Amino acid sequence: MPARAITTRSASLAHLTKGELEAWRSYISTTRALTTALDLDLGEFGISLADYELLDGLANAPESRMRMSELAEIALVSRSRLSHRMKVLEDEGWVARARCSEDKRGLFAVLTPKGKKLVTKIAPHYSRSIKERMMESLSASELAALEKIFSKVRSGISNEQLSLCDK
Amino acid sequence: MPARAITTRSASLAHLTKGELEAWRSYISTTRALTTALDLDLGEFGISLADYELLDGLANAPESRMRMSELAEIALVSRSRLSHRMKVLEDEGWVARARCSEDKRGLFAVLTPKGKKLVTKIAPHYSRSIKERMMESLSASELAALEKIFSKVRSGISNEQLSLCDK
DNA sequence: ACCAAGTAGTTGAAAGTTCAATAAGTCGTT
DNA sequence: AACGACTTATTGAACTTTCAACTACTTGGT
Repeated sequence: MPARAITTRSASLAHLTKGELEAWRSYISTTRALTTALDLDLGEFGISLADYELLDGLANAPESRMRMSELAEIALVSRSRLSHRMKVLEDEGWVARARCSEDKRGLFAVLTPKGKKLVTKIAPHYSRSIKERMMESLSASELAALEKIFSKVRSGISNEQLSLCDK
Repeated sequence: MPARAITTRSASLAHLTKGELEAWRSYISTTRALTTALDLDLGEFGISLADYELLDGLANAPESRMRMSELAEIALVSRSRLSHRMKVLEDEGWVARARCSEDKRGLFAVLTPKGKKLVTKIAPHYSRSIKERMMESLSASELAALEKIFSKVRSGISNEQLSLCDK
């Protein structure tokens, strides 16, 4: 019996060890369940997770305003996607677009008073969801490990590329 | 200076401690960068990450066949989404649908020889991507922690609900 | 044997996302 | 001041996903 056949098991995932494959599957399936759950939680307030993150991003900016491209970057969405979503959020009355005088190509995305009110209302529920569905399952050291693991992985990826496509 | 104001910082994410918020952000942004990167890697072979996962799921099943609903479940997609994707994958000649004699409502999703060939070709690259972009940044203990953390979180969620909607 | 309730899978339309092309503005060079 | 190269943001079309309704079949109770 050849010794080197021991660590790999599935023909279609050859390079990964059994432990790596298990970790990967655990991570991916949980991540999907988690985002589905958060999306459902926010659904009660009539907004999707993705849209809420845009509003929250704006709410945390000085003056509740931010250049479109900056918002796209911090919310990790493509520019065209942001443009399309902004139209919807604008129709809901949560945001507005304001011309930028320093750079006439540019626009500010601005949270309206109605949008601010919505974020204020939802934010505690959003935090609560994250806390309940993820954080409360973890010990302090696991929490620290979580942060460390993903910041390490992030730097590994960033080196190569991390732009959100659309090009 | 009131002591209880210390651990929270952002008004809109009140219930989370600073550490929790940092871990959350690190996790979310890395996860997006990671899936974007994997999707780009697979793009070179003319398939998306989501579609590849369906083929890979089938490839790992006995006889390379599986009931539609079972495939939907292991691949974590809704039934209607699976139906729509199967049509596309069928048009590419990678899968076929076969009637199920035990249950006449049911169908098997089957990997065709062409589909098998594709998975065989791509699988090592897929594993390599996961390894390079995630696993190689982690120590053995971090790998173990990763698995543990997400299986814990998963059970926390499952208790409440985990069905992939579509209803 | 029949019926009600439930399950498997599909469908079309609506909603969301990506992709490539475009308009408009900036910036550095000549 | 005019050119070319780059950046900001939007657009429409193509594609993907979700949602609700539907067909066809199974199952359990009477």
